[in-house]
Order: sequence, then structure tokens, then C-alpha cells
Amino acid sequence: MSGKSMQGIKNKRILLVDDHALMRAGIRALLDDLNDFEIVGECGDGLEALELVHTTLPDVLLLDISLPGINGLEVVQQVSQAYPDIRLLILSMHSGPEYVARALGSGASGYLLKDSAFDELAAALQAVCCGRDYLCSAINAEKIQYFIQHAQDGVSVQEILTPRQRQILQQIAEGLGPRDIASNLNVSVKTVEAHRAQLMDRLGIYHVPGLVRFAMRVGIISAEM
Amino acid sequence: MSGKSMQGIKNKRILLVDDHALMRAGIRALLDDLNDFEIVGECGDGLEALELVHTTLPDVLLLDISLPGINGLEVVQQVSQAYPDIRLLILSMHSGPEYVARALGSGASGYLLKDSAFDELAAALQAVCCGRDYLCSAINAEKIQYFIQHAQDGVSVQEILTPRQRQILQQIAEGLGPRDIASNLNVSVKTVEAHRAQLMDRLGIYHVPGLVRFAMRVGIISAEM
DNA sequence: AGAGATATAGGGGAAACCCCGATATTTCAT
DNA sequence: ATGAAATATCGGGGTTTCCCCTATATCTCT
Repeated sequence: MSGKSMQGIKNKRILLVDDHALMRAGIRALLDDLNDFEIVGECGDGLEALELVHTTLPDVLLLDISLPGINGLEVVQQVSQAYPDIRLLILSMHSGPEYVARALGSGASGYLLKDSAFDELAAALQAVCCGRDYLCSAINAEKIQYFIQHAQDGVSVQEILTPRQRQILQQIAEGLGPRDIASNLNVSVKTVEAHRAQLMDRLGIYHVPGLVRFAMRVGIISAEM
Repeated sequence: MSGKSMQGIKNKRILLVDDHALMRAGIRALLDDLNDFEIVGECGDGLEALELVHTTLPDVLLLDISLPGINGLEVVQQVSQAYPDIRLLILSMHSGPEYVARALGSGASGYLLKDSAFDELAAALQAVCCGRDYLCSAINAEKIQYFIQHAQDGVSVQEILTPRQRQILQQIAEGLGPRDIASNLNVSVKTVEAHRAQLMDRLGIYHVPGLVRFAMRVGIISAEM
């Protein structure tokens, strides 16, 4: 009885893509102890990832988002179209809903944060292998749903907010207080507060600094002042 | 003969600080196989790192730069002053000379990129344990030298803000309110308010969004969350 | 030893935040 | 075309933060 045949059928073939070699090595070491998965290849950039998908045909593609060459989100789109049977599990540091929604909307079966415990990675891999989806427990599923709906219609991130909400957001990010914004728009302070609360809800971001960073990411404001 | 005595003297005690739990788990798994190092603690934020340094007194502090609460570079400064015997090895995704130079200039003994192979981590740990310095092979040493030399001229954030003010600024930019910051630092809300007012005065920025953008420009926080 | 910078903290009023609910108007799908 | 959902508009009221002033202990540097 060879070791190969002993575990040949149950092992899932995993392709590991992350731009940090040390992270890949760490995940390798962790999954080695599990004996449920076999890493059939690894690389650190998007272009090579596409090639390796072609040559190794893994069961699961464990994929980081920030990659040199081709973005992980691009890889998701291309792979999910060309190989619908390959399960895509995102492993990213980004918890922003615009990332999560785009990944899931483009065909990913799961989304995991790098801050997760290893147990969660194992659970996520198990889940996607069995055809189930997996969303990191730290991520609010309802908030994501709204983004996915609109991301599929090719709606840009900015357009997820209403024009009024974008006006409010920009002025908040520029450092204006509710009273200034209200007088700029000729509405009540209460109205400004309502808009702020609604756009916070939509973005899942509940403090001003988070709004500022979001506004910078999507280009509503720039880093310079 | 106990296992403890067998390896008791040669094992180096390592404190592992990285904001991604999976990365910590991976490094743990990798170092476990080496039998030369013992991880005496781990955490994911700068404040806890300082506490753990105090309680565990490790030989080596393996430290990421991007950390919530207190930046890794801050931790380097504080630890290298308070505990000159603790060796500091930076493990970062940033290869920019401004980061490397600041880390090495503040007392770090080594700088490693997360894109490094595991062998390089092992070599770096070995090196810093033996009192030698270690610079990641992918980093141009001459460039760094130049930066360290000329870092004196340019007025950096380090010189305009006090360490305490930088701590407060980072946590404000991360979205924490005065009450949270106060409890993190074990001081009164009033003290936090005073620090905030003083650093605002110093920077000439009198609203939170402006502080957030400033913190992003000088690298105290990143755009991502 | 003294001057200035830093870290700590309180009082008090104004402003902002955040929970509730309310009412038009617009938009959109059936 | 009509009913439902989203949008935009406000208010009440309690909690928290903001922002002015003041004050003390320590630290640093001359």
C-alpha cells in the first residue's frame, strides 16, 4: 500500500497564489499538518497564476487580491469564466465591502481575511471544496449583498451612493462639519446627519476616519489638501 | 534527560508581532520545524506588543510595520531605547527606503521582506541572534545608507510630533474615539483631548479628516483597512 | 536653577453624534 | 398605472465629543 493511494482520492488539489513568499510557505506548512489538501503549485503574481491554473487544473484556487502584474480580482473573473469548476477562495487583507463584493460577484466562492485564524482557513477550504460558499465571519454578509447586486451591473463604486450621499461624503472627507455642510446645501443639520447615517450604513463604515479613507480609495478626494 | 534541558540553552526566545493572524500561524508552523527557536508570545497590535516585550523579555522581537494602535516603527524606537539587548528584526511588505532607513536608524538589527523565502527568515533570525545585522538581499544597502545619512536634513513626522502625539494621531486616524484611546493608553479622556488639541496646533490641522489624510501621507496609517 | 516642552487632568458650554420616528417625492417593477 | 421601495427631507432627546480655559508634575536642556 503506497502513501499515494492511501490518500489519493480524498485530497483536494490546491493552487496557492500570494505575493508574499513567506505567507505561501507558512500556509504550506499549516496545510501540511492537515493531510486533507495537496498544494499542487504556488506563485506570487497574477500572470503566472493564470498559467498555473491552466497547467495544474486545481480543485481550489486560494488567491490573494494584491498581486503584481494582474490583480487577484481580475484573475477571479478570468478563471471563473474559463474554468467554472475551479473553486475560488479569496485570502485578502482587505475587508472593504467594495473588494469583497467584487470578488464574490465575479465568481469567488469564499472570502477570507488574513487576520483569520488557521481553523477558519481550514473550514473555508473544506466548505468551498464541498460546493458551499464561505464568507469570513468578521464580514457582514448583508452589507455585502447590496454591493454585489450593483457591482454586477457594472456600477462603479461611487455610484453605489446616491448623488446626495456623495456630496455629503466628500464634504465630510474634506473636513467640513454638519453645520457647514447643511448651510452649503441649504438643508437642515438633521438632514445632513440622516444622509451621513445612511451612507455609513451602506458602506458599513461607522466612523469619520473610515469614511475619509474610503473616499480616498475611490477617488472622491485626494491625499493632498 | 528532559527535552527541556536538551534544547534549553540553545533555543532563542522569539516574540512574534504581525497584524495578520494567519501569517503568525504560518511563521509559527515554519519555525516549529527548525527547533532552534521558541516563540514565547505573539500578538497583532503595537500596544500589546509593548506589553508582551515587558512580560516575556524575548531575545528577538520579530515585528511587522503596519500594526493597529501603535505603528511597528514606533515600537522599534521604544523597545530599542528601553531594552537595548532585545534584537529587533523587521518583517514587512514595504521595500521603500524610507521605511527601511527609519527602521534601521531607530534601532532595528535586521529588515526582511515578506516576499523572502523561509530560509532567509531563518538566516536573518540566526544572524540577529548572534549579534550580527541582517538586511534582506532584495534591498539595496547603498540606497538605504544614503537615506539614513540624509534623513537628518528633512523634517520628518518624528520631529514635529512627540511619540505620544503620534500614538494618539494613529488611533484617531484608525477611527477610535477619545474614550477608546484613553482606555487603550490608560489615561483620562481629558488627556487624550489635550494631546489631540496640541498635535492639531502643531500641524495646523483642526479637523479629524485632515488628520487622517496627514497620517496617510506620512505613512502612519495606510489607505486600506 | 530656571525656562520651556511634555504628559497628565478637570470644568463647562457648544457642537456633534446617534437612537428613535415622520413625511414628502422620486423611482421602479409588476 | 399603481403600489412598493428608495430617496430626501426634518424633529426630539440623550450621550458623547469638541473646544475653550486652567492647573500640576515631570522632563529636558541650557
